[in-house]
Amino acid sequence: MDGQAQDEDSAGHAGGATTRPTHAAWLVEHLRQAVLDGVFAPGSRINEVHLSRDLNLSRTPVRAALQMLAGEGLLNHLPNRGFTVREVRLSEIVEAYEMRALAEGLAARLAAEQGLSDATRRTIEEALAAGDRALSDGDAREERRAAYSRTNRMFHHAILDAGGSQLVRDVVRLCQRIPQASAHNVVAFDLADVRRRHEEHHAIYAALLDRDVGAAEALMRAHVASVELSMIRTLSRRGRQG
Amino acid sequence: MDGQAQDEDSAGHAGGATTRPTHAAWLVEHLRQAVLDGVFAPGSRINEVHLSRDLNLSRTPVRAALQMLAGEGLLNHLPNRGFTVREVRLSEIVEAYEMRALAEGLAARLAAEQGLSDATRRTIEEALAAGDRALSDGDAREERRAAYSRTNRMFHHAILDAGGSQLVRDVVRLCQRIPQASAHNVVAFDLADVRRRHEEHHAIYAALLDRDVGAAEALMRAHVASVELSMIRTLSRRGRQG
DNA sequence: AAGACGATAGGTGTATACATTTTATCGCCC
DNA sequence: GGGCGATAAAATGTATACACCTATCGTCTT
Repeated sequence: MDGQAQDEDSAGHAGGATTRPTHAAWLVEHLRQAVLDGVFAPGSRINEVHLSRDLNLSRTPVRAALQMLAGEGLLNHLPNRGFTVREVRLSEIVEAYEMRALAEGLAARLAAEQGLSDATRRTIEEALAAGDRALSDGDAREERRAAYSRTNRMFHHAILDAGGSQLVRDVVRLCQRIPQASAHNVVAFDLADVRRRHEEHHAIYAALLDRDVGAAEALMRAHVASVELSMIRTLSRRGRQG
Repeated sequence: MDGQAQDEDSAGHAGGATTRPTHAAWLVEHLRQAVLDGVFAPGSRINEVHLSRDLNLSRTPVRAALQMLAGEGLLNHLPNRGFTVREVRLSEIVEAYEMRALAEGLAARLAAEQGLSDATRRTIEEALAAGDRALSDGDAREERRAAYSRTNRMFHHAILDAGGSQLVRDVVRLCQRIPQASAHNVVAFDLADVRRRHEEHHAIYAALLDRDVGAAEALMRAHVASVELSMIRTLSRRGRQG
């Protein structure tokens, strides 16, 4: 749901005439989301002809998109046998969170080292305030969840940007790109857990303001690890029930 | 240098009839290495027509390769403006090492948790023995460096495989894929440093055998960080001299 | 002379045609 | 009835054609 900056358009850099994305670029977004949402069975082959017909396009832009996704690692490619959806063991989902905890921790450390720009500060404060509101209001659960999900993304995104490292951003992207494990499908945690983690957001922000490098990294690591825990609980509960 | 398993051929999985790679797949390897070696100027546009002519191919396989590399993040793509070589700030090289230290540390931890298979044990012991030989022999410097470089790769690769996480491997790949910073061009360290790091290899292996999870992770992190230090020294020395 | 406008050449995006390889089908033999 | 091989169907890899976009250069206007 963040559109991803593989083609430098989607993220509208404020200003003016963003060139209209090409068919292939649009398809990359579309297909990536489809794979992450588990629309295609893991390991299944993707038929270029069928896909092209369904989309009213020729094979050329479809292949272009598939090739990019293969480069991202979401699809595998075998010569003369086309593209298949990457299969992912359950353990990889856990490992992804551990890796992500390290990566986001590093981002927090870098952000603390460099200090936050005014713009970043505003963004984070906005995210925190929106989170406060979303969690205090007593309204509908689903709506609240969606609202908080947005502020959560905003917070993490802001810190990744503040860290400034393209590489770290790429790593986090990689960790979130596990087929069939799109956070959307899984994040339905206890309200108490969400509240606690929101408090952690506040603590992380405080550490960043203090330029407390060690605390920023440690807190962020623990924070993501806590998300991992909730995730594991949810997964195993589902596993038991079917 | 490691061929990279984006198309699942290159890495010969032991056994039998590996299907001959397609032109595009071969091009991916070729162009990736070219970009990493800095053959193309950073930020420069890549002209599909010229490249096709030089390679005696049509634009189709060339584009296929470029799209995959764009997916990997080595190239950027702008609609109607084609592919450009990703530019990388110097700070990113450092960040790449920090990220890699965390990733390989995680791999070591996972390997320690799971324990080493007999095959892995053999591979690592072979790498360590070969390293011992390469560092004790008194022969030509360049040859020794190349020999040790191989054993070094073998060691790290074995542990990544032992960790078993595709994701962690991908992250390490990502960290090594910094255009113009191919390790090859830079690794020319003091013999004393290399000897010390080889000792660290031994220590890491011992921790893995002990199933000492914490030590394995910590030692590996420190080990990669030490490489980072040597790298920084080399870079700044070069920076000073020209 | 500086800047706006338009023509033109070059480059990319997409469609289509064809070659090669893989996969499925059918018939045959055991 | 089941396995094996030839053949046909389908799918992928590559080449080529063309439409559209971009960029550059020259011209014209002010």
